[in-house]
Amino acid sequence: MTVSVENFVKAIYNQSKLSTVDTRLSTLAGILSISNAAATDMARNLAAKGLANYTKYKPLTLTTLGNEIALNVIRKHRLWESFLHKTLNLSLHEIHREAEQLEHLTSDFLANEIDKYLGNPTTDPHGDPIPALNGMIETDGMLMRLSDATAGYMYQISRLFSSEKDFFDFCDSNRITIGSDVWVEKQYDSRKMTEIKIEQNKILLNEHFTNIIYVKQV
Amino acid sequence: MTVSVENFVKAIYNQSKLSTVDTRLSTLAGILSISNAAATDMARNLAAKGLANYTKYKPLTLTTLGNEIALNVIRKHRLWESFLHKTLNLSLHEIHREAEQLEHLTSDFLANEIDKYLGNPTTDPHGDPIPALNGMIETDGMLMRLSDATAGYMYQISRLFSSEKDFFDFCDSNRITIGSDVWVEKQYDSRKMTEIKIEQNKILLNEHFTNIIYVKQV
DNA sequence: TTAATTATTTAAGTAAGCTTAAATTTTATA
DNA sequence: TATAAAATTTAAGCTTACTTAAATAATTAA
Repeated sequence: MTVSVENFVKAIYNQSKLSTVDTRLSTLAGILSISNAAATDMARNLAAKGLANYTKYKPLTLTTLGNEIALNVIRKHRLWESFLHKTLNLSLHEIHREAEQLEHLTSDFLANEIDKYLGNPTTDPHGDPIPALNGMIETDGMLMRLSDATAGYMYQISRLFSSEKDFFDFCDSNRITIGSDVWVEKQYDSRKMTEIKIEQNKILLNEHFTNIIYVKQV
Repeated sequence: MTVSVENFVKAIYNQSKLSTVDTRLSTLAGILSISNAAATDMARNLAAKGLANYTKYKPLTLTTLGNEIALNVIRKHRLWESFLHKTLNLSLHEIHREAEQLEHLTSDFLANEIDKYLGNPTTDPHGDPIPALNGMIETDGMLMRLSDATAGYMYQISRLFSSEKDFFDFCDSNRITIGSDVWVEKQYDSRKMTEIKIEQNKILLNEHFTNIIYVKQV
């Protein structure tokens, strides 16, 4: 598998896991910063390799094999993030940026050694689940989006699902870190905003952020 | 720089450092397992990029810039070897195999973080010198090939300069490890063989091995 | 339901990095 | 030093992964 193929398959996987399941070629092309024509090429390419189901003018879906490959790349990505966080103490954004590259040239052997070293973790430092060797992925059923949390309750921040530096910088400067407690003050449902209190600081978050911050009740 | 370009430049560098300086295109093609025609293509490519000096039918040499790029890749390679050895305790062959891939997708930032973590080491677990950021490479003037050692003296094994599994397996099973002492029993100069004693075991080595085992007198 | 808009595909072309086969140059040898 | 052998280059072609521009299909809105 080439870097391009791996990234394409990963993009399909990620899109298919979002609430807005959108695996249209133009969307994928946008994510990967390539032209629509290139995405069409790649769709045919993946179909020929048996990684995706492709019908002209239809959204792409992964085959079982395509899914396995996506999970394997994501596994390597998240193991690298965990490893670099633990050993080099890099930030959430830095580990993502480096793992994004390393994931493509990592042997299964090395991934397993890292996994052993870390004690077979189930989540990475962002709280994202790490797929097991067999493709199993453990998702905590208690997790919900901060946008779905109920006002007047205490939650624990459990997942920061993003790859954007801006978001992580915001989290850093507002003490939004995995494991810390957050009080949900008020849900402005109509405005899609959430007011939270974290370490005495009141913060008003819009949906862009409350959709990628996952919490669980404590 | 692409993986192909990096590997080509690295191959030129490595060849130019051997006693048998041989940077002919056919030799490089052989090392990289590509056709001579592909090597010619690449020679022109490198010349156009300002990385190599190329005259038709002549051996390739690196420009200053080409040298810097080779050293930067080698630096990343050896930092990875050191890092994987320290953290995951991988074998000499395993660290080489993995570093061979990782070196190409490693940012300067990450290399520097690994360097800091390791305490700015000057050699990797094979005893190979790690080039500094500025391209400086510290070579121990005391080092010599085992083939050049004098019979009747004690030496310390200081460098195992190879990337072949067979060689490392041989070293493992004969207690030939960096830092261990070796007694040079006899030099069979005409046969290009060396008899050594290591932990009571007598071993007869041919030039294939005595040229890549470096020692220094104790 | 037709027209306009948007999405997608097709067509043609580029660049990198390869291949094999043929031509040419260099080197070694008789 | 002529010639045979070896090394190198050129030529033609392939694949992957892209591009832009034009054509076509699907969707949306009047």
